Amino acid sequence: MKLSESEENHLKNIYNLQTDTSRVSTNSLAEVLNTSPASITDMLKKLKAKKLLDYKKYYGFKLNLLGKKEALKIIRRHRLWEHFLVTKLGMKWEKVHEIAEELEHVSSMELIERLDKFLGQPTIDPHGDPIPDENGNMPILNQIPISQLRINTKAVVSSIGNQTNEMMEMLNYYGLQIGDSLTVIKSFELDGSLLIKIARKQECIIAGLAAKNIFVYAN
Amino acid sequence: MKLSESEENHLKNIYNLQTDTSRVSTNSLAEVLNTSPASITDMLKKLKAKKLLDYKKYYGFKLNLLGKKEALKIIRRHRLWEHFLVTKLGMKWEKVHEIAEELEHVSSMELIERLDKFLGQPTIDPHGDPIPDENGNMPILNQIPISQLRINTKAVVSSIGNQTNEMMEMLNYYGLQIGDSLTVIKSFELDGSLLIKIARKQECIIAGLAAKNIFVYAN
DNA sequence: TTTTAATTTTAGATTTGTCTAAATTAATTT
DNA sequence: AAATTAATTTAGACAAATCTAAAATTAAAA
Repeated sequence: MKLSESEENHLKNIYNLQTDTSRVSTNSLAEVLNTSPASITDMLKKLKAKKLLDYKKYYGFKLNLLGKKEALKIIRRHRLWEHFLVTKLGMKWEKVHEIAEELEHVSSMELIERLDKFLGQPTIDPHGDPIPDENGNMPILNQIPISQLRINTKAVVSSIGNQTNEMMEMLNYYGLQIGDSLTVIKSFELDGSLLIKIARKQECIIAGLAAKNIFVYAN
Repeated sequence: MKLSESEENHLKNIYNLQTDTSRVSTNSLAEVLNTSPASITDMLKKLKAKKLLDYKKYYGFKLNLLGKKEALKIIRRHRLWEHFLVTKLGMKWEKVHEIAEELEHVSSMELIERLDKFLGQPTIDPHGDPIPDENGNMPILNQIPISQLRINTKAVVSSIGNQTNEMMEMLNYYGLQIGDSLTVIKSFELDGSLLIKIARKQECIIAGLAAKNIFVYAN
């Protein structure tokens, strides 16, 4: 299916907003795409006509199977390029997103599959997100406690091991949630506590015991 | 200067058509870009407004200094990507042009300069064309067609002048590629055709017209 | 040097993706 | 359950990049 750059951007962002259960609202998509709700409605009609979308006027929308497949192709391309930019060109992982936003629209199949091989068929991108395979399947990611995470490697919180009240209260206090990105800045040998930075938040110290119970996706 | 993809394509093709002396005609540009002459005129107005073009109604046009600089940026990106696709991803050099046509429009300066370093700052692309440096200077390559090559002098194929399908097919048939070494064994005065020997391959006869379009490095 | 032919430009239309403002529908509150 | 508010859609407009057909200009030929 041949899609315009704009269509691809809409698909990708619908994918990121929707969950298994929930539909996406016009306003929320307009917000992330930085356009007007009216423009979103226009595009929804087009994507529905292309049979990529389950859309009912006034009741939100979500990708159907075909739409999801197309979205995953774009996400695959984006994450493979991010991986390339970091591991081959040595760019900082905070800076690669913007460039990958452009590269992801170059759609040659052969290019992407060769790039994949060249990178060693990675399953996780520099931001800790999984890279779908060429059939659109998201890899099942191994999880490790942040106590085993390499210093300065960004990772996404996947689960909490010991979900006691105390633990949850502490996480809440730090504002740490499943899905957050974090980086371990320093490990204190003395007691195993970690200095971490949660994306877009302040740095904080996590006690050694807690650190063994906060899991992140690992490759 | 921020240029649209279409503006970039126009600039690049004007650059390829113009020579030091000659101006470019509306029809010839329309032909290579596969659009109508009317569309070319529209675009010329836009490029002139952006001060990239020396354009006089009915009397053709050519890039000015700024236009040439912008064109060379695009050509640099194109040729670096071609180099990447061949040397890093292992693609055939006949197939990389189309993909590079898309990649060349990704304009991040940092991306291109890092790619350049990653590739070892190459000066020629897989088709044997020179790669402009980051200031837009073309490396000077001494090339001559094999029709001018001294008999029994070994030389390395640097580029192909007339990259038509027919020409490429013929080269493919002979197994002749950029980078191959060859020697001219005999020149037939009659029609300018040449008996050549490609290193580690059989001898073959190249027609006179083809011989004018196969370039080698001369010292 | 007229006339004819070729080239180029203009005029007006179309498509894509966007916008604002107004109208419609759904959700919430009293 | 009616009224208010919020979300969404429609209507109509616009810019970019293209097109076709017609007009204007230059170049070539008789």
